[in-house]
Amino acid sequence: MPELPEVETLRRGLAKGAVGRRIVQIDVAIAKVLKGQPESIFAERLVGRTITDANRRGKYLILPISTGDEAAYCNDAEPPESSNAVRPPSSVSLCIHLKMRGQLLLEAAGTPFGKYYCVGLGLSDGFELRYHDMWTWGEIRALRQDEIDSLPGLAGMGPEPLEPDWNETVLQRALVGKRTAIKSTLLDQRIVAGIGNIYADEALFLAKIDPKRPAGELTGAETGRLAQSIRETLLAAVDGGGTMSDDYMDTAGVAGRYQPRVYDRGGQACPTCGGVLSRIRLGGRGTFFCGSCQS
DNA sequence: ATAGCGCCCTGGTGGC
DNA sequence: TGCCACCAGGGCGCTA
Repeated sequence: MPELPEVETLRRGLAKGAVGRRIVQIDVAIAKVLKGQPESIFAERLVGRTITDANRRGKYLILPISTGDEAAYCNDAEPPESSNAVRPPSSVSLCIHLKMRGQLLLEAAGTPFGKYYCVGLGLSDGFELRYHDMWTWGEIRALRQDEIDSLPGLAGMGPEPLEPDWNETVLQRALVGKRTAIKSTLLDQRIVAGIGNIYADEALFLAKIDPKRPAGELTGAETGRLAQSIRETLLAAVDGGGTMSDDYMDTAGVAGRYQPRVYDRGGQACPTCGGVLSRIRLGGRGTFFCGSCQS
């Protein structure tokens, strides 16, 4: 369930609480979330190195890790001349996708482990970056740049909707000829990055568009409203630190404050017209909308 | 090419 | 009250 606003909130927490810290040790309690990466490689690429930045791409968190060469330079006045020629340092990043139930927390070492604790990174300031995942669907790995570039999800990922160059023209081009329902199309990360079930429903409600409409049949005016609504919705949710939900908290354990207008509100009153909000299944996903406002 | 489905997993829920 | 079948869902891989 963490979508762009939740992941962005986590990114900001990490920028404050993890960037600049050295990883002094790792602990892998549930190896499954390494998604096949050997624990030895995970450790080798992280321990003793520094988290140098906190980036987000769609719903991925990407934390660049120092090469480790700086330690050699500190200890030895004279680094080997040939080192550059032989092998440029391969850049590594900590790559995290929370999928449905992943959580990232920065907790003081010694804080009792949560029930779904999977992986912990001990940091040089005495805190631990802890990955929790009730369903173990998520993933946390230390990947080289070439490995990141070949991740299918990242390689084909569409544009970031909060970047200044994303607009209705870009969206319109991506929707041309699509006969899939617009709701399902918005969930396709190749069309726009970072939108999940909550914000797809929220943006379509704000734009007054029926989620079942074939994506390629939206009028120019509707696509314009949709692009605007996507940005407004995501910005409001980022501003609120993510959606209020039992399943989501930021790196400090604080819940989100954004309250969806229609998501998970089937049977309740439409905040615009007072009619009853509908709940249907669309492309296998629970979909909430107002049949009166969105037609 | 593309759409639809099953899979991964476990807590919560509704029915009996 | 207790048990159990069933449901939710992001992204990937397979099938038609």
